[in-house]
Amino acid sequence: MKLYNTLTKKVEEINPIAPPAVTIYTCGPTVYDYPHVGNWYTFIRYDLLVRALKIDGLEPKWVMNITDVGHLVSDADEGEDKLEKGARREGKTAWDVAKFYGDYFTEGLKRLNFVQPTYLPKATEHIQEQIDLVKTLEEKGYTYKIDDGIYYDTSKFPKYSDFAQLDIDEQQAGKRVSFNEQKRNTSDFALWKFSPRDHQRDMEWDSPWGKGFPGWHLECSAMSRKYLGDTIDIHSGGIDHVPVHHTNEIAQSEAATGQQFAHYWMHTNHILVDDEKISKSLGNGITLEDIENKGYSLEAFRLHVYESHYRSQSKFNWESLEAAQNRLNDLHAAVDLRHQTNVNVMPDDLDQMFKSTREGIHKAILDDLDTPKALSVLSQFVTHMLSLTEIPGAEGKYSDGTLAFFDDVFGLNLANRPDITDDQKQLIADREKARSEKDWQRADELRNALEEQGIGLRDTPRGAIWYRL
RNA sequence: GGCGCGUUGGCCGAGGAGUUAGGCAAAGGUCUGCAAAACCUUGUACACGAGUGCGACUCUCGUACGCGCCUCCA
Repeated sequence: MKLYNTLTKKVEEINPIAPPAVTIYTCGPTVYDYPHVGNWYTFIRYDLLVRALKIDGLEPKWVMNITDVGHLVSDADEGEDKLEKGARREGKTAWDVAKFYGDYFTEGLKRLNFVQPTYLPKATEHIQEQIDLVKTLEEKGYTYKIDDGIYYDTSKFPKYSDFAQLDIDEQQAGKRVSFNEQKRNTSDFALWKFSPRDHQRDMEWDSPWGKGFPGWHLECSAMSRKYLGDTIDIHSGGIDHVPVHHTNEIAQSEAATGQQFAHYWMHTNHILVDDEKISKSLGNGITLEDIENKGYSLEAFRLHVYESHYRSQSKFNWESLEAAQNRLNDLHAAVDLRHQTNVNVMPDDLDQMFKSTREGIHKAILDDLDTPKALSVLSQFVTHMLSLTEIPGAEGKYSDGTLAFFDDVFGLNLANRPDITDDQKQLIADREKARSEKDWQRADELRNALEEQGIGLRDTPRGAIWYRL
């Protein structure tokens, strides 16, 4: 498959180091609060990447970390740890906060029907690996100590600014970020932070340099190495990570191992809500609960994510989610035809249509995850199916694996949608009988009864076709 | 202040120099016992100005507006 590689700025064919295995590391959430739709947007896109690699015949080994310590509120390497801040807000310990939101996140992966990552390592459970990595960097002469921690000397890593094409000096011109005056270079970052002298942190560990906690870039380097080795195939993350977090990861990992850290870098663009970036201060952090409370399904949300390309900045609003929900309902109606038994004639040309649909989607997804194109193909399929008045009896042509393929790609749970109950089928049969006897009152009663159960009917020349309301 | 990106019909959103993206919504129509659903049709979209092309919404330059990054961020 092809993917845009931030490293080379080109769309490239993915060639794993040891096919069919392909290793993927994804920068996961910092678990100090509820994730918002923007967070889920990006994670769904990494899930899609894994799905795409699978349908391309590869066997993904996917690591997504859970950051449960170490992110400071600002990157000035000062200030409060997010976990500690969240804990103070909620009157809990940082450990409680991490546990609560960590569990919430992994539960969310299930609710959104994610492919289960091979590993979901937590930063707090890999402190030793992180300390070891700092030791290695220390031995190789990349570190120095100042009063608040051990720092990475970016001037020792000549390629530092290459990845993000940073112009460090230029960037300094207008920015006003305070930083520790003892730092040798403004781009230097903390590997190990010392605990403050005046109070005890909820989360702190002993280390060769003193009690403290790991810097926030360290965990990704340490854990990707542990689970996936010195060089990984694909590293994914939000576009905002390019200039700082990923740049620092590369600096740490490549300095420590002497090997290239990742061959392919996938970055997802952000979504805007009300034409603005999502942030806490704007109060536009919509959650999964908000979506469900408004009557939309999480599958509709997933479909909505696919409606734009991962590399373009896209918009989220309720109207477009409504559109996705309607689109999903049509898709469900088309898929539910597999259970309809009122007629049993199947046009022969459907085989070809199913095949070309699968091929069209396959091609689009493997072409840099072109989901808008894939959905376009899928919609043509839906229109075709819904325009049929002669539909497959029972499993019909749907048993050819098309629905399973859709699920493999999109994760929308189409193949396992249940049939209606026997009682409901009887109601439909009774109504058909009433209609044939021109007992319209009886027919309408039965139709209303079905509607109350969430079943709608389309009367076609060949009989009634049901759909879920 | 520095760097970069974008501006597509009511909304979302692809695309690419000359051929319908797609979806949602809307209007008209077909079908129907009535509905509903479905299907069909329709809308003269490409911010503005100039330039280069036989031809530009698609390339170039400029203008306006918006956005992102440079600060934690998905």
